[in-house]
Amino acid sequence: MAFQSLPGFRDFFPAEHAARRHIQSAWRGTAERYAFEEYDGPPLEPLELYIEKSGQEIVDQLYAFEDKGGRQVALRPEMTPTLARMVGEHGRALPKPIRWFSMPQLFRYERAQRGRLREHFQWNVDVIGEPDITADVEVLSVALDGLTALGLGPADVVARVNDRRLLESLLLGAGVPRDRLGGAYAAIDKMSREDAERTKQRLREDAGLGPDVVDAVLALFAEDLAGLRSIHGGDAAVAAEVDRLESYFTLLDEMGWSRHVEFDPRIVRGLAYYTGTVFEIFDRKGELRAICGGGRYDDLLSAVSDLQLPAVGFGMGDVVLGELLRERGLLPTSAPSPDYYVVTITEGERPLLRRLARALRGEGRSVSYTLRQVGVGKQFKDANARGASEVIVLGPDEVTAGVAVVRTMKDGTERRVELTELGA
RNA sequence: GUGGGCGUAGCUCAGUCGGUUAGAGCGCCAGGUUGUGGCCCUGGAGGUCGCCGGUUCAAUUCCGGUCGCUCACCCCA
Repeated sequence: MAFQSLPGFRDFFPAEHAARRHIQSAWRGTAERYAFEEYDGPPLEPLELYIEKSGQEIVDQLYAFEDKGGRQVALRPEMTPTLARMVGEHGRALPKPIRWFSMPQLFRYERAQRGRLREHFQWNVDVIGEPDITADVEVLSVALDGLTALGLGPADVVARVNDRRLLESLLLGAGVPRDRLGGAYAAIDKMSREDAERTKQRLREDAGLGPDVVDAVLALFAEDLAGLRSIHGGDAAVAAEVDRLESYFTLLDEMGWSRHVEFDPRIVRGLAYYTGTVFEIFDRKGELRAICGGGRYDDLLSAVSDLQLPAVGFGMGDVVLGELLRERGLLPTSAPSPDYYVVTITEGERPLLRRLARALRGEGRSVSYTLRQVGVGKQFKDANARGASEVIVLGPDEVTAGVAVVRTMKDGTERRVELTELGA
């Protein structure tokens, strides 16, 4: 009886692990170029941390159980509550704004399907302690540069952005009662995936809006930012929010992202704690689920700690992103190959092989060889199979002369190199 | 949770209108090749044909169930 991995969980064989590492290296490198610091927290947290902080959707899909001490615990389904807790603990002592990132493995209990597993790695980047829109810009810029580092440009991906404060002012202006906003958000969030009739139905039945209010709400989504200003600009609350979003776009443009970002009032995000700007990044063809989602959550820290700090951040998962990159041929398909492969003609050169290999490794080069002395042809076959760039041949003749033959595998050229030059 | 598709070698898949010993390509191992890889040639290992039951002289094949994978729906980090 052979074992299998659990449904929705992945094995990372060397080729797949190389792909994962490629993605994570790009994430880490990008975050560090933006001078963000890496942190991590426990994969297991008190269940309570997620109840009513993350939204019902996430709570329903928690990997939760009771531990041997009788505690209700959950595998983390997202990183933000952990981040909020950690910042709440030591945030007072940290210079503001806090610029942190993490690449946690997250879990959720749900039927696995394309682009959606029970486990994934998610790049989280957050700016905490800065209410200004410049922080929102910084965060979205990191996300887009992460994708850029992986070879995805404006022809491949697009960030659709919105602001819940704008949406709120528009909905209130359209006659939606304040206590029905949540239901309206849920219906709007689904708009781009459903037909107009279904949306209407949701606004009426789920959000409990009257027919004229529903029509007023639907009319909002026919407009771009300028249209919203000219029609609803008389509403001071709307005008202020349009101003803010416009400056958001201006700053993004200054950073060079004008071709990557679009206004989309239907972007709401499912999570309960977003309070301001929200965005999602999609593949341009619209074939896949969202690659990345984020936004501003100014009240979450006060909900899980006694600190009150505004915050903005995003999460980008490796699953959908990996699918897109694989489609575009932007992922490595094999593990890294050795720089050198050492071949010995006879057993007599093995002591030299061991010394030479260690010396080269001491200089940071990767070195492989057959562990036992076998035929020279076999050693070369193995060097080839493992993709070695260069083979160092040690034979009695060369060793006597204090040299080695170095063969470049891709074109078969050989040259003689002094052993001392190789570090042996 | 609902519905569809698929389970044959490590991988991708043929095949069997029910019949003796189940195949290919790739991969792996060995040899051709004891001072030179890729290409080529030869040989080899590797299968309870997902599992359980039924029908039958005979089931990998037909039927029922079950488990698993997968896609879609629901929902959405």
